[in-house]
This record gives sequence, structure tokens and C-alpha cells, in this order.
Amino acid sequence: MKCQTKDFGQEHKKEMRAVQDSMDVLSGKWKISIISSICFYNKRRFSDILNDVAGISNRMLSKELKELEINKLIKRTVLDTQPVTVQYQLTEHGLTLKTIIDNLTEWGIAHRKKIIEK
Amino acid sequence: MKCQTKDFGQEHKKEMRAVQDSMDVLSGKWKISIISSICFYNKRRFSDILNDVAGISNRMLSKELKELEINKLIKRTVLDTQPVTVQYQLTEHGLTLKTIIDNLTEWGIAHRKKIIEK
DNA sequence: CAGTATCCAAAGGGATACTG
DNA sequence: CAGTATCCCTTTGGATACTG
Repeated sequence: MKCQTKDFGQEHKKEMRAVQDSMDVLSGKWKISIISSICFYNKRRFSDILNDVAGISNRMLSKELKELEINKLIKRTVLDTQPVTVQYQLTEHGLTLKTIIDNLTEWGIAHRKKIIEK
Repeated sequence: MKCQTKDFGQEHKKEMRAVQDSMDVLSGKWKISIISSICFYNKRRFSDILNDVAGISNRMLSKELKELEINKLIKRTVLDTQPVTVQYQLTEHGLTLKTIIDNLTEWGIAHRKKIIEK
């Protein structure tokens, strides 16, 4: 089931479909970063995420959060404060992305080193 | 350094930057799938990748392969056959994405189950 | 604070045809 | 086979202003 195993083509087709299923939900310029922000802080408000994710606009953040909620990766809680604050958290299902986030964090650090050294 | 640790904000900012560094190179509708195709088969030709990645056009594949090559994740080899064939492989640096690909494969399978069961 | 609405520019990306 | 070129529609997304 791992990368670079040498079996018949059928197994690889399943793997390709699996990766593409993941990307259907996660692809896009912002989604992984948004999930990471919520994941790192555990709970996070709209304006906080807006600050964490470099370059995103409120319009895009709003759209992406909605999609992530539809896909059951995050849950949205309106807090009864004045003015209203809204808290985003990963669902149990969303939390299963933790390993991937951590790997992407490590890889990002390594990649930056690689780019700088050249 | 892990997700959900509770330290001061500075550490999380570094993590956010690292994730975003990764996404600068990997985001887009096709990149991860292309890398996966090459990774699963170790060596892969243009037309093979075109077949593996559901829905991609030759125009897009060409563009994305170029970017991945610029970012030193894949290398391109022209084979002296008639007609010409071209082989793509992951570079050493590209191979460090293996863990992430494998995780995305597993997650994709789990995610599909999750979606179907509801 | 947490969004939504509108307008508009730029990038993405499909279809088709063509080349070495 | 492995791309490139062109045309043109679609999606993305910034700027700005507004609402409960």
C-alpha cells in the first residue's frame, strides 16, 4: 500500500483515487493553512484565522470555512458574547488530519532550508 | 512543535509559515496527484501520468510538470527512443514527500468511508 | 466581531489543432 | 510520444462598502 511498492497496476489505481479523494476536499490555495491555524490553536476565531493565514481576505475565508464545515472537517460555534464571536474547531474527523499537518510543517521547514542553501 | 501544543504564539507563527511554505509549492488542483503518480510508479512517462490523474489535460500537465521541475521536486529525462519518450522521476528532495503522499492516501480511503457511511 | 454583497480584474483551465 | 499555441469561457479572488 506504500509508495514505490512494485505490484500490479490495480493497486496503484486505488491509491491514485484515494489521493484524489483527499485533494477534492483539501485542495485550493487556503484550506490546508486554515485547518492548520485551527489545529495549532485548537480553538480559533474568525479574525484570528484571518490574521494567521497570510494574505487571505475575509471574503475567501468565509467561503472556505463554509466548505470545510460542509465536509465535516470543522465545526462552528457562535458564542453568546457582545459583540458576537464565533469559534472554529476541528471535528473528530478533522483531527485525523493532524498527522498530515505536522508532516507538512516539517516538510515546509526542510524545503525552505533546501531553497535557501542554493 | 506538534499540533495542539500549548505554548506562546511565536511558535505557532513559525508553524503557520512552514505550512504555507509547503503549500506554495504543492497547492493547486493537480500537483499532489501528479507527484503521487510518479511516486507510486517510481518512473512515469508523460502519457502515463495523463492517464493516472483523472481529468487533467495535456496543457495543464505540461504546465504543472514544469513548475515541479523548477521547484526541484521532479527530474525529467528524455529517452533516445523513436518516437521520443520522456521519463519523470522524483528527485531526492521530491522523495521526502513520500510520507505525506502515503498519509494522504490513507486519509483519502478513510474519508471516503466516512462520506459513504452518512 | 463576523460576516455578506457587488463589482471587476486576473488566473485557471478546457477544446482543438498543430509540431518535432 | 510529448508537448505547444490559440481561443475563449469559468473560477478565483481582491477592493470596497455594508449589516446584525
